[in-house]
Amino acid sequence: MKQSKARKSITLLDVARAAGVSRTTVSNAFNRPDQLSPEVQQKVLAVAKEMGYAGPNPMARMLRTGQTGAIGLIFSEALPYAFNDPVSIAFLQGVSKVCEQAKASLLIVPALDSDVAQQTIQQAAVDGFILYCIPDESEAIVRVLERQMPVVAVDQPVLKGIPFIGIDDRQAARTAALHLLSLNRRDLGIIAMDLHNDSYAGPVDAQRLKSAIFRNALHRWRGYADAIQAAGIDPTLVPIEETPNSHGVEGAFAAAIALLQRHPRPTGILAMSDMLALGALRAAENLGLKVPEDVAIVGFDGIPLAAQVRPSLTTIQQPLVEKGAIAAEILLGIPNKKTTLILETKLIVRQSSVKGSGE
Amino acid sequence: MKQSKARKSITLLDVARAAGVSRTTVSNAFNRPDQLSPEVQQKVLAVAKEMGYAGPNPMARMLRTGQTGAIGLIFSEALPYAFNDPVSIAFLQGVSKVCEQAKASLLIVPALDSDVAQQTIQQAAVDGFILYCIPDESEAIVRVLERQMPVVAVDQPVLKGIPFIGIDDRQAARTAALHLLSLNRRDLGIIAMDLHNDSYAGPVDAQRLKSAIFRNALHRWRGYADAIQAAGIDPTLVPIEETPNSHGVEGAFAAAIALLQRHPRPTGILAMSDMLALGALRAAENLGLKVPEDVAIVGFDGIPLAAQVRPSLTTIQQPLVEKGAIAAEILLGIPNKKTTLILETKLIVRQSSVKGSGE
DNA sequence: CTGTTAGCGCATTCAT
DNA sequence: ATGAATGCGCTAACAG
Repeated sequence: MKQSKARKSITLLDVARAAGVSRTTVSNAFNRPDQLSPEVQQKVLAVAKEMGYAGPNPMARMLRTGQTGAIGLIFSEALPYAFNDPVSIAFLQGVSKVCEQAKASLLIVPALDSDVAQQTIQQAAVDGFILYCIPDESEAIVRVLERQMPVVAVDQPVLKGIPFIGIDDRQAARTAALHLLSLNRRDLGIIAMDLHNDSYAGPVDAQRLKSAIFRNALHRWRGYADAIQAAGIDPTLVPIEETPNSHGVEGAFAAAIALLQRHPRPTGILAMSDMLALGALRAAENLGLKVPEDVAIVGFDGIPLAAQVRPSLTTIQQPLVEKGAIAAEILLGIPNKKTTLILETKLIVRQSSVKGSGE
Repeated sequence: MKQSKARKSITLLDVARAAGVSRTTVSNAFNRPDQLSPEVQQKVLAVAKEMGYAGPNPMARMLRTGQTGAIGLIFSEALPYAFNDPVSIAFLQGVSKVCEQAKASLLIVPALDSDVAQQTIQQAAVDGFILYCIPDESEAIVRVLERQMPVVAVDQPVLKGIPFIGIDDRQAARTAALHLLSLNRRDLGIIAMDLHNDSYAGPVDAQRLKSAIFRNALHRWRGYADAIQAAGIDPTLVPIEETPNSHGVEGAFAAAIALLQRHPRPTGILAMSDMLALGALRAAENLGLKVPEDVAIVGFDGIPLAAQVRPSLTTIQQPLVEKGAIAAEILLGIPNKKTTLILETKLIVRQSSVKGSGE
């Protein structure tokens, strides 16, 4: 009957008995090599290997130490879309770089709807969370805060007591709009990314704009509006077409077509992201319009692809990778040189707004 | 002195006492709503919320149940590079889609070198692992196998007893080479991705090729060689330039330049991935060569970008996203319709090999 | 429908 | 340098 127990997983104690030492010694052999003689350690490790013991059970160890060695990452969107977006991907690169250096793992936690969020966030074995672009009223935020562990927010939400990494979206967007206006493009059109969580695609009215739950999109609009107003144009008269991230470049294409078929036809398009601008580029091409002669286009984000398309894309560059790296560093308690967590942005002028410029 | 204990984290038992019920009842309130009366559940949950109790401690729960609700994913490369590669990204999309549906989290485990691998893999709290393109002798494989939990391998390694998802790289590569040969391109050049783990960039000799540790690259070369040989050409005379994934498109650019400056200049380039082919496209442009007239280029993988560049890229399309989805389904025990795990590939002819074709 | 009991496998005192 | 004892917080049997 003893044998029937053999299928149980093998533990520290089993190894200890087999090696003729105590549990402590085996534990030390794995975790604190300096606490025992090399010979003993060798032997214990050998016995362990022979028994097929892979090392201390991670769950038990976590329970005991209260540490998991992982950080949790929560996206606002469905994961496959997040992984489809060059901006999130760049962010992930930054996070993963730091995690790798710190030997920490990265737990991607699905939080699509409130039900899933409840389960997955509650059960995530992590030492802290990164909130990436999460709308303020999201259930996920409540769940994360409940966990009472270190949290950092990227782009959204802005919560007091919680480190925030982001950019000055409004100021940056203002710069983008000023650029077009300075080129004498006064008939503008705006392509917006998600303002709400409803995957709506189409024209945006004042009400929808005012109640926007995504901070980035809202602030970028405000920045555009600042510049437009300063140019003596009524910002509320500038048409906005929204297209959800999940509709990808095709959605942006459709939005741009809608914009470019208006009368008067816009001579400048402000796209709230480079992906959207890419769609606009194609739409212009599709309509036989020349960029930038007939219509100038300015993106936002500064994804690598923006420099490679033809015409190359004028954009607001933000430090995408660095954002992820800093977030991870803060969460992992790695001292980082950055004093401010509002990162710098920069207008990069390229061919989509000024012929022959840039690469 | 009782109070000094207050800073301890609050447990199921605390909630039970405060609510005047037993631990089981509280546990049930969270995990099995059907096991107690709605009123009691409401009350318990209310008390818990009031006390700031976020739900059962995940570590303790995992230890008890033996389940983590997460799967582990291991890449061969440094994480930032993995997140830079459209092929891995597409794979991730597939994995994440299924994880999201199954409410499972995804743990990205760094396994850069053997030391890190040991630690992180040993301590990963997961229910199973996906090995993605891991060279056969990798320490990571040993560590994962030790854990004695469900494993699936994607692309590499091929291990008996372990589900494998991949494609017939050799056959697919043969098709690519046949395509160029059928267009009467007999002076070929090959751009290879990593054959070894040493980030080498430069020409590849027979020895290096023979000892390659990355299965995909090796098999793709063999496929090319099959077709080349069948065309009456000595495959060992076809120049190969290797460039590591970590060098990105720039590396491919350099490799292609090297190839295109040879005499005789290749009239066809076989790139082992679309990213490499993209570099070749730029190199040709840079040298003032016309594609496909002066040099035809064929990629591999079928990443979305391949259809969008100009000239668009002829390539071997493989079901990148589906690969990830199937791997996750198998690991999570989700019955999937696929009977075979060697997925289909398809030659997509576009402008980089046949003028005016494709999009 | 509710409460009692018994570990899950480990790291960590404190002795020796 | 090593061993014995304790409890991390929880869930699953079982008994009421």
